Amino acid sequence: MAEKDKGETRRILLIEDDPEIARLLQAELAEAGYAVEWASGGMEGLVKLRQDPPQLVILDLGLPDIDGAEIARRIKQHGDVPIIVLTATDAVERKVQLLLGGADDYLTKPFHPAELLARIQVQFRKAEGGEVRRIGELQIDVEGRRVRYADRDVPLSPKEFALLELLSSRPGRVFSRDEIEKRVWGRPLDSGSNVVDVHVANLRAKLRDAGAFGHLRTVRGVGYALRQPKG
Amino acid sequence: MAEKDKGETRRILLIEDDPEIARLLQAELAEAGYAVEWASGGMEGLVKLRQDPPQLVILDLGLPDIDGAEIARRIKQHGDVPIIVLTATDAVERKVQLLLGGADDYLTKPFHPAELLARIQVQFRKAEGGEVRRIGELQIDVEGRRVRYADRDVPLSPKEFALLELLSSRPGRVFSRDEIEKRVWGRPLDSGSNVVDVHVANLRAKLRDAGAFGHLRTVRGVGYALRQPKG
DNA sequence: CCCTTCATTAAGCATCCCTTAAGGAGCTCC
DNA sequence: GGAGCTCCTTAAGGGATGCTTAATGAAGGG
Repeated sequence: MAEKDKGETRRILLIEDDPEIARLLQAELAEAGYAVEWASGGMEGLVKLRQDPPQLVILDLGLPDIDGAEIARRIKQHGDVPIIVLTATDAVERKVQLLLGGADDYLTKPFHPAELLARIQVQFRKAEGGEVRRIGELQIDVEGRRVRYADRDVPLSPKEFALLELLSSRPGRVFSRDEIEKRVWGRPLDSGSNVVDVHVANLRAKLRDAGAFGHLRTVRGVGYALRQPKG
Repeated sequence: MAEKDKGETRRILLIEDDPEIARLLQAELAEAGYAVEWASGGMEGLVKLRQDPPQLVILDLGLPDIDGAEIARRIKQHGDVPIIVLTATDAVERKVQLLLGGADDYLTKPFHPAELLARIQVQFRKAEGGEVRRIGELQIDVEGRRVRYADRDVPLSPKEFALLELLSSRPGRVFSRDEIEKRVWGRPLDSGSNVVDVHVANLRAKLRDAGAFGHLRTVRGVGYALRQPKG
């Protein structure tokens, strides 16, 4: 279940075709306290990404099966997991193409492990975001697990809060049912279940009781989004 | 330009003591469409940061008055403006120290201007979130699944949106019926069906209601395309 | 051991919109 | 200028989708 992330081990997906390098990197990362999943190819990486979404992806280029840029694109399409690209080449066009295409950082080999670790921390620092999110009059205290609207307390159940926390992580963005199920329930729910609908309805009702109307937008055929203050 | 906040020029604060390098960088950034404010020293930079907060700071180390790391720290303390650090040295400890201390990215000289520009875009992408495509007055928020024309909302059905998203992914390019069917419906439709036509017609009608005329071009015997603003 | 809270299921209902089909309009080549 | 396409328009049926409500059961605290 979606517990607070603070004390939890962070999971990193390492996509790297060279077993030797993979072993070394995995050792480094494990020593730094990360849980590392290794995929030896792009397709395998995408599968593992889907099965058990990590908090960060390290992607070594020069993969045998698919083009690296294509993988980066598909990873980003799937969710908003940060991607750090490693590469042996130094070609600027390649760098630029990847950075613009979705990669969040880029390291050229050889690099010092400490730098990689530092850049990983930078990515995680961003992902943590602020303690209190503000969307209009709505305040979401992520660590305190409290929600307020116009300085009134909005008491939420665990699932309701997890749902709102997810949606508020990127206001305006539409989260698909699939994504919601995986990130709030931790697994895809039985097809045909309307649990998500019901919880959205309950959340809406509680927000309404607090005076907040129309914050949750339904996107037919896709999922839900939290309305942005500006449009 | 009569655009809204999202399309506005982004302001970058460049802290760089070498006037020659500053001039070059400023030219590069200006050409890329950024408004650049130049500070020749750390203290001056902090003052300008306070007066007129930029969306990003580029910080060249080896400054005369204060230590760079100290400046980075104080910039971050002031707000959460992204910082990209430039430096001549290659010392790993320095890099690590700065990245952990608040810097969001780090480039070692000499670097290619295109890479700097790409990394700037990465920072902005994080700050702003999703991609918004603009074709003339038409705005397509892909992640938010919203379409606006001249700041008016254009409510679309799922298929209509998928269609417009596809066409807008490459404005001006003609998409064949076959391609449209595969990418919007996921499979080739029965030959003889006019489903695509109908949805194009409905899409046109909704755009027309919002005041947008002639955006969807029919290419007889082939398919459809989204008209480009200038070409 | 009871009582509260919460997650889940299921059924009824309202709405949306995808598809189908048919007739008309427009283009192209003779 | 007409034949034969291709494309546009329209409207209606029926299926899909989401909302609401209420009942059931599980979990946890007093």
